[in-house]
Amino acid sequence: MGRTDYCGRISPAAVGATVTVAGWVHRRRDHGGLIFIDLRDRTGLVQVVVSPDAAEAFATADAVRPEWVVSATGPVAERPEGMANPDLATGAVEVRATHLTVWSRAETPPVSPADGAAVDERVRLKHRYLDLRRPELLKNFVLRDRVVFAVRRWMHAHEFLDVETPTLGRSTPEGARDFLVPSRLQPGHVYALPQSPQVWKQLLMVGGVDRYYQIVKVFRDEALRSDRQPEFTQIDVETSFLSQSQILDLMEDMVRSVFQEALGVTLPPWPRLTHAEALAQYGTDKPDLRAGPPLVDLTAVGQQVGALELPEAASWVGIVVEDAALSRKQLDALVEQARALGAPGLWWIRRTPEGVRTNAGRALADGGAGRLADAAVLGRDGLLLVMAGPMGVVNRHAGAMRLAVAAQLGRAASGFHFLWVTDFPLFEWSADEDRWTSAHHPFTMPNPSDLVLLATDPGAARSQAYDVVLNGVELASGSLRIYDPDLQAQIFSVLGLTPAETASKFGYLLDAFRFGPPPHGGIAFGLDRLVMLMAGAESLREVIAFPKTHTGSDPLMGSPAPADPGQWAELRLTPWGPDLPQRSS
RNA sequence: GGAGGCGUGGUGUAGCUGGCCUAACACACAUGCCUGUCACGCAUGAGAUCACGGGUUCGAAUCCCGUCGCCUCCGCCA
Repeated sequence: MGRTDYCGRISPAAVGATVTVAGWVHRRRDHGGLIFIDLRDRTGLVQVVVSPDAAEAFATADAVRPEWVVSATGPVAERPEGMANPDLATGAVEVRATHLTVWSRAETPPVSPADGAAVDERVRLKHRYLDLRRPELLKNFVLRDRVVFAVRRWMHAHEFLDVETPTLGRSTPEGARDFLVPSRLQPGHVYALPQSPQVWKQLLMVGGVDRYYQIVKVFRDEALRSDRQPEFTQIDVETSFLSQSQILDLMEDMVRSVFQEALGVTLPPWPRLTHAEALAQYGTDKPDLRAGPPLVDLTAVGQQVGALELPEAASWVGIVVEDAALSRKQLDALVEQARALGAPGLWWIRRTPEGVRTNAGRALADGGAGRLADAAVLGRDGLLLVMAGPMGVVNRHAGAMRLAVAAQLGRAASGFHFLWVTDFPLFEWSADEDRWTSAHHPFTMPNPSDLVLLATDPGAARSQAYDVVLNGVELASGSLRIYDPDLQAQIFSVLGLTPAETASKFGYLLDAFRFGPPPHGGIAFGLDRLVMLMAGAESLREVIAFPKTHTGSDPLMGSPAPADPGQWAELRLTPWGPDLPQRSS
């Protein structure tokens, strides 16, 4: 074999040298008396020219087809006058092959790495190895490697220890549905794959590790989306003896260093918003800061000018869009979208040289539209969207409309806009289960000043939990943890876990906390999402080498697959159910 | 658990208000010609039981029902 150089790295400096390049035939252009082969490897393309002077190589080049694996040996030459290709990194040079060797042939590929055309997802996944040859896809994995390397470099420099935790663990209540693994040695018992190494990393803190991180696969058996896979990778972090603001500063520094190293992008400091502020200003706990200014609270003026249709509206919210060139048709579409969200409606108010124009009509008192525009400090040619209704719900709807307007305007496209969201509520009420559930997870430390609320008003208690949000996507989530067994028991009790259940399911953790647990806290980043956003990709599938489909299957290996009767027997299990799924292919 | 979209040669699509479809177009593929192309060009050709099953009809890619698969969204995802 004996490759000497990567295709994409042949440069004018190599002119005159004899090289051997190897890879896949990207394209072949046969001129009868002269054959050009674009040869592709991980680094890119280089043009190989084969002339009839090299008779044997020429005969080989004549037979070669796309995606065959070949190597070419010959001198690097500058291309003739006027023949350079400025669109190709190696476009100034070419390899004049004296020898050409075929190492593998290829059938006509169902996914053409040279075309890069949109191909059906199941075809791409079934032949993922062909899809991966596409330079557009491969570059995502180059980036992913750079990100992981930058993370590890930073972690090592800051004395974080990479400690592995088990993949076979124990199912816990709360949170996502677990993937279960039946035990053969202990029939009827199961392991659970981790939703996160949460408890393990807390036990590592009790074990004195002090600073832990792990780039680790985690598993959640929930419905999938373009940004959710059943197994995904976290950058999992835990520290001892640090305050919340120290942890936030550290993690922000880590991400900043990763962006600098992997992407050459310098991030500004991240804004910090409390959960309550995020809801008030953006109507969501994961604001997209690219989508224009915050919402404006118009409740005071709104209640004065009144809405004949909504006399009892407790909350009025405005979305200010400066310089909005939206047509009447687009405005109508926005009103429709608002209705689709379940909002009673949407009023637009526009300042024009001729005065204020609005679709609110007689719903507002005379001059009401103008007063709302004044209150929102609406500039010339500005557009104000107003929504009114019950407290809370209005903000959520307005937050969604804020994004809809940005999408309509084609804004919110570029840049990396991070922020911290802090002070999440400790609990959320689950109507389904008729009980309090943890907003983050049951080990989250309450805000010390809200401890009294645990017994009286759990819904009002804030936690010391925080999220990292990037461009409207939840990228990381973390908290300070409880390390007092009594407090932990109190939280379990609010969650409706009986002492017996607690002892059975979390006894090991409460035990550990009896032996000197340090104050600790941490965070977990979604690595796949991070790389997806850094790569500008639309789906997690673009940054995972062998992803699952929307229904959790892998068309390449054909998983999940039925188990043999013998395998079921060993596990002492029987597939059960009215009708097990039929398979078509 | 729910809603929507899609499934036609290797790939991407058209056809889908039933008969003109013996299924069209582009790319890819095969054969031939061509010594400076780079999405090379030119000519000729092969390749599809229209996802699967059932139904309606004289007649189904087209209409109806079901199944499977893929995508997107809501619920869900501590």
